[in-house]
Amino acid sequence: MNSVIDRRQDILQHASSLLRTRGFNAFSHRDLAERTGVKSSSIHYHFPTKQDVGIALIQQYREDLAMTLQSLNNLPVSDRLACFVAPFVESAQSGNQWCLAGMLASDFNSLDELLRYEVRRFFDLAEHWLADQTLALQPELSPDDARVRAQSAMALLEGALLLARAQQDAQRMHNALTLFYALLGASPAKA
Amino acid sequence: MNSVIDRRQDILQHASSLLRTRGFNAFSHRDLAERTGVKSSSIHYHFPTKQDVGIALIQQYREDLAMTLQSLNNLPVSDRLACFVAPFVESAQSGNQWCLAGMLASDFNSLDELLRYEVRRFFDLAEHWLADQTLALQPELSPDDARVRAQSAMALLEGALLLARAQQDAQRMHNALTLFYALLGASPAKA
DNA sequence: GTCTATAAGTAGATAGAC
DNA sequence: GTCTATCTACTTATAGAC
Repeated sequence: MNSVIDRRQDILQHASSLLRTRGFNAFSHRDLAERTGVKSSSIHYHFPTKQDVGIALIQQYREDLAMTLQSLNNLPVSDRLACFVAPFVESAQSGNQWCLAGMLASDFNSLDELLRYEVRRFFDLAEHWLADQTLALQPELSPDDARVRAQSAMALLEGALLLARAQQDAQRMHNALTLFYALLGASPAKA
Repeated sequence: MNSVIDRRQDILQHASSLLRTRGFNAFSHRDLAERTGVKSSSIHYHFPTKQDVGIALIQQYREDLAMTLQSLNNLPVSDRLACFVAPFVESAQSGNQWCLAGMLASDFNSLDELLRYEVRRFFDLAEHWLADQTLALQPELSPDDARVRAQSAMALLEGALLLARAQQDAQRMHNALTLFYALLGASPAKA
């Protein structure tokens, strides 16, 4: 039993922070080694390549989201949406981290195919779930319209957090959320 | 007189393409040298540091936008907006480049302060202009409301292009534009 | 699992000849 | 202005001892 219960998880935690702060091509094994307190060769033991780190990060990000979304089934739809957007609000307030999937999407053309696939998978999950919530709130919409609204809503969240960070203005995220809720048909249940 | 009229401009052209495709930390002087056909030391002659390349790119991007916007004064507002979004539509269709300013915003925390300042300046220009157009279309809005709508509209454009590229789905940009126009109060003058 | 040691390649950048 | 040559530092990654 180590002082760190799970070193692999510890590495991923720091890698997530570095990725969301700087981007995939702006942190190194050295950065990870310094923060975790192990040597870079030990990082390679847990994750043979840097792409493996990225893949583990986005897979865990998607699995965490999937579990969270499943746990929301018993809540009203507007409460579910509030839980969905909560991490975006927190990031906007903390001020220097973007969404993990958004950051990988921005680095898309420098990623290996498997990593690209996992990024697409994350957004597929988020957008399909958002489309389902939209249909629940606005049953009069066609499934296609609900999907289109969900995709624009997701784009709005990513863009708002990107610009809130650059402009150091968390209010932008709150303003975007008003539009986000309106687009999906939720009453202004602002957090 | 060289075969290349303006080498500095030639370097910036290739740098813009590399930046918008891969991101600021995913291209090197070597990449630039290969594409321009000069040695990397010559790149350094024109731009002493890589940050200088970034600064020249975003400054030119902003100046080009400022000139374009000024040239639109005699057009109906909906036509001005169509010109504003045209580069986003083109990027979505070409499929592998993001917005230059959006990419630098994603790399924000790995940039020097002067480069960060120029990124903020670009978005200030774009958003102020969009707010002005919104007020022209919807005079009943308060300046604050117009500003909020303009900021969300800009976030939507950036996010939509980001996800259109990752999902290889140019239709997302067109769908986002419908919302973009509605938000600013323009009739559905879709391109 | 973690370490030391090391590798081959790349990064941004500079000196000085032409 | 562009070149060759070079530099230091950093990158990802591996071999092998403990």
